[in-house]
Amino acid sequence: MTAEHWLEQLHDHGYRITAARRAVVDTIFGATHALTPIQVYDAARKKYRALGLVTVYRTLEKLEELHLIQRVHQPMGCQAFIAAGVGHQHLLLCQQCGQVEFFEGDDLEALTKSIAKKTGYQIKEHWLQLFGLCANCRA
Amino acid sequence: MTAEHWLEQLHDHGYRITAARRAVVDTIFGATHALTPIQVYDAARKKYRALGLVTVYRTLEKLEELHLIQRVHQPMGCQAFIAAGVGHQHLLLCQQCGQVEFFEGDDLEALTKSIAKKTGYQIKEHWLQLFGLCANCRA
DNA sequence: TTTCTTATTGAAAAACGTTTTCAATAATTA
DNA sequence: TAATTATTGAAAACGTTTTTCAATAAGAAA
Ligand SMILES: [Mn+2]
Ligand SMILES: [Mn+2]
Ligand SMILES: [Zn+2]
Ligand SMILES: [Zn+2]
Repeated sequence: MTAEHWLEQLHDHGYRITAARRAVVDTIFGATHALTPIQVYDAARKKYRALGLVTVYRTLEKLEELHLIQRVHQPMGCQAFIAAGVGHQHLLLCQQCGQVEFFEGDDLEALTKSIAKKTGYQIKEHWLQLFGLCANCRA
Repeated sequence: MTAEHWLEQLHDHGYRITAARRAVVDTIFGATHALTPIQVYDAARKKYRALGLVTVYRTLEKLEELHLIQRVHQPMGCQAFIAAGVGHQHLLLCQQCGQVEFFEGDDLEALTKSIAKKTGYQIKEHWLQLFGLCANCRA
């Protein structure tokens, strides 16, 4: 999965490849921190000066729609985005520096079955997120 | 835990008991759905007509500060609040009607240990939320 | 390539949710 | 009861997101 592949994906869904979209994609692809629209704007403008903030919003919307990025919910706010994980993955966030990683291998089946029985709910999805200190920030 | 107890809590922390605060507390206490500030405003105004939206924001702020309510994060938005769970609990939400329940008894220790080892993170907290259909909405 | 169609653009304005300001009011204390 | 001061709602300010719109540029067709 490369930034060029994101552009292909956009193209395959009938969207045009533009300098503005390239700048946004290049900025958010491979970022190790979740970025807010303004942060994307500031960073992407270094690659493409004429970029408008509106276009950032519109591009993020499309990338989210294609599941190439996903929103990151945090205590501070829920307006940040990061490259989406592939398959079933969850986020691990550093409370100090904001670094974001994915992990997999959670097994919540026993739990969800037990809760379903107890509550009468049919459970369809789950959100799981871990917070802590990354190796760097622990030191 | 009663609505009157929330008011006591406010009072014990040096806040005054007012008609506006009573209306907000009565509205959000015991609600089965997470409520946004505007929803609280609309509902609470039926009990206290002169209530201002600003006071709703300010009261929610204080109730959250005292851990009497907590923010509910959802795909649709993250501006809603509900009476906080006691102890270590997590949310279970109905995707159809929005009903909110708490559950406990999740055991993520094996998982967090494994992820800590794998990633070098020191894991401090976790967010877990289940989504599904409540008994009513299944039918 | 050149032409044509139309999706995309950025600027400006509008809309939106939230916070700040402020003078009047009302809850608590003395 | 009088004095103090936290709280109030209205209005204004604020930051973010969305809408509007005419100009532009990407991609298709020739
Ligand atoms: Mn999972
Ligand atoms: Mn837990
Ligand atoms: Zn870190
Ligand atoms: Zn339901």
